[in-house]
Formats: sequence, structure tokens, C-alpha cells
Amino acid sequence: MRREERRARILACALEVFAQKGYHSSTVADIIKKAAVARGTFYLYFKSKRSVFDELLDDLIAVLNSKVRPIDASRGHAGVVAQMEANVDGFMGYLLDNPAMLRVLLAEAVGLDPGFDKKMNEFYTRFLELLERSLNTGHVMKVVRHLNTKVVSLCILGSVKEVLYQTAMGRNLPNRDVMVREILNYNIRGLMLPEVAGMLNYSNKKTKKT
Amino acid sequence: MRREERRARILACALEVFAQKGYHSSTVADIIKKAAVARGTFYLYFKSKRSVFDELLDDLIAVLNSKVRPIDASRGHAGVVAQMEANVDGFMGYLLDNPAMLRVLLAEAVGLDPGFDKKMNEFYTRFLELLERSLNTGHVMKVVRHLNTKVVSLCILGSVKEVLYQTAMGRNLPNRDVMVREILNYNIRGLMLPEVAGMLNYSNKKTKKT
Amino acid sequence: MRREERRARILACALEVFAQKGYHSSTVADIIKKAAVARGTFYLYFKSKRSVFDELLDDLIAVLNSKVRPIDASRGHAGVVAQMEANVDGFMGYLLDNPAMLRVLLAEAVGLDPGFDKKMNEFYTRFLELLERSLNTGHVMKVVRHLNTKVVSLCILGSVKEVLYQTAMGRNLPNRDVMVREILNYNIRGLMLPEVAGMLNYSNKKTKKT
Amino acid sequence: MRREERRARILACALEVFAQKGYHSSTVADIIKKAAVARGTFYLYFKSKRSVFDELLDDLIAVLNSKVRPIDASRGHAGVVAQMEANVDGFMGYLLDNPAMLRVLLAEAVGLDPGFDKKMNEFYTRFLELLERSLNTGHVMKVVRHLNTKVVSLCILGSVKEVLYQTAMGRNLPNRDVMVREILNYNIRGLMLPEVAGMLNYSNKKTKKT
DNA sequence: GATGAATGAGGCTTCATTCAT
DNA sequence: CATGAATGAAGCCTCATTCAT
Repeated sequence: MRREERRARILACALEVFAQKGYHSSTVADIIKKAAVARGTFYLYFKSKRSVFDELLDDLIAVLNSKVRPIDASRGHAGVVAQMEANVDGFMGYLLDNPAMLRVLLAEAVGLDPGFDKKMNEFYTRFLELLERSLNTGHVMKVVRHLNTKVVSLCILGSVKEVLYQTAMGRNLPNRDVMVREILNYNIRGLMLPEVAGMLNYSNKKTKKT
Repeated sequence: MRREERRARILACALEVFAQKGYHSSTVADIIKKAAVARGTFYLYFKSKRSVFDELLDDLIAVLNSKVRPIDASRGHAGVVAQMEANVDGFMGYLLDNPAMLRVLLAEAVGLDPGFDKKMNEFYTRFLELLERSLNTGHVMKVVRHLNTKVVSLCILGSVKEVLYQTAMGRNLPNRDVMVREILNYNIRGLMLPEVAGMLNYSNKKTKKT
Repeated sequence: MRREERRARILACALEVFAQKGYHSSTVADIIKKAAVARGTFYLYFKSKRSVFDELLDDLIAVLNSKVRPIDASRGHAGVVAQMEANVDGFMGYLLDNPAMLRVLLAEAVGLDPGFDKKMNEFYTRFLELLERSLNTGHVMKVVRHLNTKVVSLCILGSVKEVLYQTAMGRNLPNRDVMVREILNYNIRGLMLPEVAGMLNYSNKKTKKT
Repeated sequence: MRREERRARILACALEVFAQKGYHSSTVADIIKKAAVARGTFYLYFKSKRSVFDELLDDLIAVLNSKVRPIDASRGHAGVVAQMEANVDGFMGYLLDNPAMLRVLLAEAVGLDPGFDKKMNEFYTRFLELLERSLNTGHVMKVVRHLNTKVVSLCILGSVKEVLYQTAMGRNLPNRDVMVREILNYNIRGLMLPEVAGMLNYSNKKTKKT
């Protein structure tokens, strides 16, 4: 009991420190100072500085994975949108409520080293597969237009990530509800008025390239 | 002349090293080894390891800034799309042709330290302002639907960045033309078939929140 | 307790090293080798190589300051001489008993950098003010002849310093008692026989200059 | 001709630089910048940074040696004083007219390394021998009182050096004439009024020591 | 378990000197 | 001769990790 508390305290303090100073600039000294434990104690609970970050990221990934569910297209259009909303809202909500986690995920865990890159890659892959599956289902159900699921899944992911990333970096943005609604509308409808978009047949145009 | 070559060689090698190992894991030793120059030579051309990265990033930012132009909505719908394509293609094209730059921008320069964060923030701010202006113009010209320009600009930026980011991380994706086309279509039209999207009036729904 | 011992050990070894090789030629490697501690240990106790020297000098200055007291002329001629002797003997005694300190003060701390120069300047200023005050008092008490206290204070200080300095540089000199006695007599009486000195009225001569 | 000029220019600039920043803080870059010659040129004229300092010091020592002559006591008391004055004035005058030399001699060349220490030692030894000889002669001629020539020679040297040293360190002092006169009076007469000094028989007292 | 002192590998930078043009 | 680019040895300091108490 005591043991788990101590461990959790260190973990929580490490999160704060990493979020504030970044992984590389954070020292074990920073963490133990904030956690008010001795240096040796830190290594009693964790193998290394790196393993603490690892665990934080693993926990975060597990939580986020639980926030997103594949979309069941059989429940009608409104149902699809509701599920999309639930996913975006769940994912964003958790991170916006935990700004330290947000920073760690989108700023500090990026480009750290090949090991982390792999972990992040797997994490995103799960989301992307889920998105692709949802898009495919949607297409079959005549809800989603014809599109390249691989690329568009990335676009969807990117639209959510960027809003969160810029939030983490301190950009001044509307509140959560507005952000979620705008992201969903953007994803559902794109940018243009339907009558204009309908006039374009960009998708059939031959794109010339260098 | 010789002088500039030497400098460029070191810069290029540093770019490779940074792209491969990340800023923090890269050492001056790595760079000079790759460039086959002596340690002192490095410091003859650059003030510090940090200043090399700085310069690489500044150069990259300058190039990318030149690749993107605000959209002139007065040239008709097709013109707008062509300009969007030119922007996306120019931006992505340069980075896809320079994978090391791509990695540095989207993976290695993220969360490095407050100084770099500021620089990146300014860089993205310029793009976002440009996007916002374009969206506003488009809205006035009755091309772009009613939307929150701040949030949607981030979505647009994010959709491009994520495709590039995952490319940099080695995800297997279609070729450049397909990616550009899909990104544009995604941005113009969103995900859903127009008839379906038209049935939804999500934007008017009251979103409840915790 | 152990902690202070360790610190003192490093400090003592650093003193030896500085005395032997001079500040600039001494490396942290030299110090830790002599102290038989690891590199990191050194920095556990001291901020930098410079700070060790700083501390040695500060300690030395504090000790030396305590060795010298202003002269109370009210205790008669013999009393004045006794106080002069106590001062010279206390000052010289400590340094002659600590040859490393002696070398550091008079050889290694000279012309190191503006920061040290300032410290040394303050140190000497305290002595000089004390000397000036004593000379003034002595003059009022009709013990000390008419003289320029500023210049003569320097002369007194210099006579002591030079004897110590040359001792530090290895010049073969008489033992401490003889040195103290000779310095005192020199300061009290000057060089010449009183009857000769009395015949001169040099101080009234007009000195011509280029 | 040209060759000697260039050499002299470098030497002069090096002197300025050494005087201003000290030997260790001065870099070859500083010197060549001030002299406006190329790096390679510097090494065309001098073997090393160290050898420049060496030469400066050697030159200075030669000049100073020429300024001081042994005292011929046969010319009467006034003559002795005149010769003392000539020596002190010559020595001090040159250094006060060349503040850079002054700083180099008394601040920068102190405790540099064993090689310089040796050179300085030889330099001072010459002076001290000269002083000792003069004192001995003076004693024989019944001009100088009974004293320990070794120690008192150091005192004399020290009184001059300290005044110069503190001048070099920027202490505010009277003009040259006053300084010379005060130093001479101090050396001839000591501190005390003759009648007081005469009452003391300090030199016969037994000095007790630890 | 808990502590915190000790460790030492490893990184960045400086600068006197050399050498090809 | 003059130049200045190139060199690399050497020094300082940090900080993750270990270990004796």
C-alpha cells in the first residue's frame, strides 16, 4: 500500500517535471526533489529515468486507447456522428484535463529515440487502423465518400493532434466544446460549401507533378 | 568560395546526423566524423552545436515560408483549389524531397527547449494566419462554409503535418500525388458523402459536456 | 561530520596543487588525483575549480585579517613597538607556517583575473587603512614623524610582503625571529644611523622631475 | 627594416594585451588582431605566445637593470642620498611611464610558471645583491646602521615594489615626486621620530617565539 | 527499505600551433 | 614572406547510476 503510493508519487512528480522541462532537460534530481524522496529511493522503484518516462507513456497510451472505440455504422448517420463525437471528445477531453500528459505525448515524446518512436508508432497505428476500419465500414454503408483510407486516416488524426499540440504549446484557442464541434464539422464536411464542392471535380483531375 | 563549401558540408552532415539520431543524441563528434573535419574546424564555422541546429531550422523555415502563398479567392473556385494544391504540394514536396529536413522539422525540433519552441511557434503562427486569412476571404466569397477559422486552420495544418510526420516515421504511404490529392479532397469535402452530410445539422446540436 | 572531512580534504589538496603549479596550470584532474576522489565528488563539494580557489583565498584572508590589530598608541613607545611586533609576527607567522597559503597569496593569486584582483585589493585596502590610522595616531602622539601615510603604508606593507614573497620563492633567509626583528627595526629606524639621518634635510629639498 | 618593424609592432601589441587581460586570458587571437597581422605571421616572428612574453620580460629586465647603479658611499651623505634617489627615481620612473610594463612585471609575470619564476628570481637577485653591497659599503662608511643586509634589502625592494604594484592595480596615489620622496625618507629614517626611536632598544630585546 | 554520498563516462568548447596556398 | 583555414589536445563540468550505511 505504502509502496504503491510512493511509486505513484514519484511517477506523478516525474510527469510534472517532464511536462515542464522536457525529457532531456529534466534531471533525476528534479524529480526526487519534487517527490521529496532520496536518490536511492528513486532507483528502488524505477530502473532508470528512461523507464519512468516509459511507464508514463504506457499508462497514457492505455488510457487513450480506452477512450476511442471503432465506429459502428449500423446505427444510422446521427449515430455515426455521435460516435465520432464520443471518440474525439473522449480523446481530447482526457488530454485537455491532463495538460502535463498532453505535453508529454505531443511535445516531449516526439523524436526522443528510436525506442520511443516505435512505441508511438504502434500507438498511432492502432488508432489509424481503427479509423481505417471505420472509414471502410462507412464507405460500405454509403456514409463515407470514396477516399484513400490510409491518407485520410492520417488527416483525421492530424487534425485532432494539431489542435491538441497547439493547445499544449500555449496557443490561445476556444473552449473544448467549440474545438470538438469544429473538428467534427471539419472532418464531416470539409471546408467548402456543399454547392461549391459539388461543382469541383478535383478528384478526377489529372494532377501533374514534377 | 572554398569557405562556403566547407561550411555547407558541415551543415549538411549535421542535418543527416540530427535526422538520424535526434538533436540530443547527436554529438559534435558524430558531426565532425561524418564531415571528416577536425573538432576545431567545426567551431570555426559554428558557435556551438546548438547554433548549427538553429541555422538548419532557420533555413528550412525560410524555404517553407516561400513555398506557401495566401489564397486569392477572386480567381474562381477552380483557381482556389489550384492555389490550395500549389501550397500543399510546394510545402509537402520540399519536405518529401528532403527527408532529413522533414524529420528534423517534425520530429527532432519538437519539444527541444523553450527557445526552439518559440521559433517553431512563430513559424506555425505565420502559416495559421495565412490559413485564417484565406478562410475568411473564402467565406466572404461564398466559397468556404461558416466555420471557426482558428480551429479549422489548425485542422488543416495538422492534416498536412501528420501525413508528413508519419512519412518521416517510416509509415508506408502512397506516392506524393495521391497524398496531395487526398489531403486536398479531405480538406475540401470532408469525409462524408454530400447527401449524408447535408442531412446532418450537427453544427446546431447542443453539445453537452461534463 | 564525514561530510566536512571530505570537503576539507579536497580543499587541502587543492591548496597543495595550487601552491605547486599555480592556479592556471592546476587542473581539476590534479586535485582529485591528489585527494583520491572521483571527478563528480569534487563537484559535489565545489561549484567549480574557481570556487575552490575563491574559498581558499577567502579563508586565508579571514585568518590574516584576524592576525592584525590597529595600534593603540596610548600605551607608550614600547607598547607601540610590541603591538607592531605582534602584528608583523602574527601575519608572517601564519604564512610561514603555511607555505602553501603563502605561495597562493603572494604568487598564485596575483593577476589572476579582475575578480580576484578586486578581492585582493579589498584585502590590502583593509590593511592599508589600518596602517594609515595607526600612523596618524602615532603622529598625533608624537611617536611617528611627519610622513605621507598613504605612501608609507604601502612601504610598510611592501616590506613585509616582499620578505614573505621571497621566502615563498625559495630564497634562503634567516629564521622567522630575525626576519621579524629586522623588519621592525627597518620600519622604525630606517636604514641610516640617526646622526647621519639627522644631518640630511632631504624632505625639504626640491625634487626636479622630467 | 620592415622586418624589425613588424616584429616590434607585434611585441608592442602583445604588451598592451598582456597588460590589459593578463597572460592567461590573452590569446594569440587578441594579439594578432591588435597588431593587424595574420596568425601565421605571428609564428613567423615568434616561436610561441610564451616566447613573446619572455622577450617582453627580458627587455624590461634589461632596461630596469640599466636604471639602477650600486651606491658609491665615498661621495658623502648627500651623495648617497642623491644616488638612492637616482636609483629609485630611475626604476620607478620608467615603470610609471610604461604602465603596461609595470602591470606585466608586477601582476602578470608573478606565479606564471617555474620558468618565469626563475627569471624573476634572477632579476630580483641582481637588485638585492646590489642593495646588499650598497648597505655593506654604507655600513663600513658609518652611514648605514647595523642591520641584516639580506632581510633589509628585501624590505627596501618591497617598499618600492608595493608602491608600484598598487599603482598598477589602480590605487589612487600621490604623484611620482611625492612617492619617490616618501619612499626615500621612509627608507632613510623609518617611521618614528629620532628621539623616540633612540629611546627604544628593540634590537637588543629577546624576541620569544612559538 | 531508505538514504545520499560517491562515481566516472561522456559531452562541449577553447585555443596554441601548423601548414597549404 | 604573408595568410588564415585546419588541427586536435586538453580542460571543465553534468548527471544517470551505484553502493555503503
